Amino acid sequence: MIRTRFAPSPTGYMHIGGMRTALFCWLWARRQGGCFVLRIDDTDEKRNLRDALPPILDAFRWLGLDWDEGPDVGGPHGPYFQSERGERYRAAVQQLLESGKAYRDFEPAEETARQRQEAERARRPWISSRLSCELSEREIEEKLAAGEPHVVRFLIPRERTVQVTDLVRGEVRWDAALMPDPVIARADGSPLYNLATVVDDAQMNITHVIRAEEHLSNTPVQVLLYEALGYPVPQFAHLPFVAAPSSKRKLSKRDIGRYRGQKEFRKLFELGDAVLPRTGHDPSDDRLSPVMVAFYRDVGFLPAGLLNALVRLGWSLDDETEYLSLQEMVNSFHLDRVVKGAAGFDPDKLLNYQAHWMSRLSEEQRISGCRRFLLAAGLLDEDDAAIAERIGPVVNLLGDRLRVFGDILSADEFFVADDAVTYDEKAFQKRVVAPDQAVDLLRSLKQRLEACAPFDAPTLQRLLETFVQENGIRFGMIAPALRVCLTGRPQGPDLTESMALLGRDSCLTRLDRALGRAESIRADSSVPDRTAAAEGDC
RNA sequence: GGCCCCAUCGUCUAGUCAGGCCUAGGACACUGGAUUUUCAUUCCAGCAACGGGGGUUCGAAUCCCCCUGGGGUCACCA
Repeated sequence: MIRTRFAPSPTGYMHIGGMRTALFCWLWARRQGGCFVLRIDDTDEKRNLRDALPPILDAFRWLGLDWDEGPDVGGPHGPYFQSERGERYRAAVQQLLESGKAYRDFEPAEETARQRQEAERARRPWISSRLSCELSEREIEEKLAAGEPHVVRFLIPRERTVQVTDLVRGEVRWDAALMPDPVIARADGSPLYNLATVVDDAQMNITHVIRAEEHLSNTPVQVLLYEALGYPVPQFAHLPFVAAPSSKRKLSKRDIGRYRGQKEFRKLFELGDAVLPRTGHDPSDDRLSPVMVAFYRDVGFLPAGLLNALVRLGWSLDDETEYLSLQEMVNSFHLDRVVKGAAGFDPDKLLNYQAHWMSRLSEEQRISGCRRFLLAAGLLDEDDAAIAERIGPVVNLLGDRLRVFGDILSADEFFVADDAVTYDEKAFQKRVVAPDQAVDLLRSLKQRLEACAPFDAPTLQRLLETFVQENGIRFGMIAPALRVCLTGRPQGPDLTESMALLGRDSCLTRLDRALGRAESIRADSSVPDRTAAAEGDC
């Protein structure tokens, strides 16, 4: 029975790279009909678990990655919090001490650090002095009785060569003679990562340790620990890390500030800036940056879109398959096909996967997704049936323009009051204010609209065509201007469909308002800039 | 610096283990065109890569060596 685990430390956020690692662990377990364990590495974390853990579990739940054992669900190998497993680590340390595979090191930390620096300066590898190993049993007992502080170090068998057959990297070997004796228990007796991980993975019967590449250098120590404790050594698979766009550097929370200015990340940050503030979130919160899973949820991505992007970072099914549902991933995932090189996270490609999965949604699914965002932005009054019923038609009208659910907010002209339309200033100037005939044309068109019946798209379309013909103008002279007046925007979905949706009353009211606005602007500007007049060709 | 890992279009990748089917395939991005009376879609076309040098071989992206470049890690963090 295959068992994999993901062991996050509670940090209060779920990193996109960590999520990819978790996805691969999960897929491997599911693919093999095994178990996926979630374990919380909260050794020595002073953080508040109650605040720091939920965001991580939420990320898993949102993406639909369930766990067979771990927080909330328990399991036969618990507890699943390292902070509750202290006894087991103490027992392991005791066992190593008694079998002579570890020793108490009384050397002051400063002294050890000094030796390390000296070795570094002399450009030679540093290994432990092992001075404390010279101590007689009596001396040790005396020091213990005197309460002298000490750590416990694992005694590296220096004659060994450690070799592992990594499932993605193949054979990797290390010379143990070059390895310092790692501390496995602090002065206060608490365990360190390498020890705790080995004890947990072994006791939880983890068969495949799938983790990010940065752990590769921990592997030899851990292998030696497995052996010293008499545990079977699991299989290892070290995944290449997720790199920042167009780079080979690890995607990092610390670099968020720099990412903000990068062109590769621009679309994502723009999306965040457009959606997050309007739905009660703070876009400057690092926990809601494109490096974190929560960002994608709160901006309106689909789990399928993010998942698809993540799985293709370092893995491919064959030479052509790009789009995979979670079920298809489960059916076809294999560690054999994980690549070795770091993969740069590509926002453009992510957007493309997202668009693909969005297009496969049913109308109802799209509507309910958008409703959440309209509600969160306060644009939807559930009591106003007329507005509520408008969501469906708007969503349909928007079509492919709706890439993420948050995009619905950029069509807010269909949900705001007629006197709350905000205008794209540049477009308003260019299409309505600057052209000499624009205002007169619009005024004349308004009269036709008043009489237009029925007020539906085909009729409006004919009306516009006739209007254009009669006035001997081009479509581009009137359509863009009309659009700006009605929606405030320079472009958007089909104009007459939009008008029909808005309804006659709204159209007329908005037209009036815009016309009044244009006139007062023209009156204000003593030197009208005619050169800016549109050679409208829309 | 020590140790370890990695190296195909701008990006994600196929091809490498079992050398010839590779004048290196797909996708995203980009560019041009068609459709759409705007935008978005859709369709067609184009651009574009085996880091360098030595071997081995009839033949190398694929095997070997060296170099270069990039990265990770070196805690009483995880």
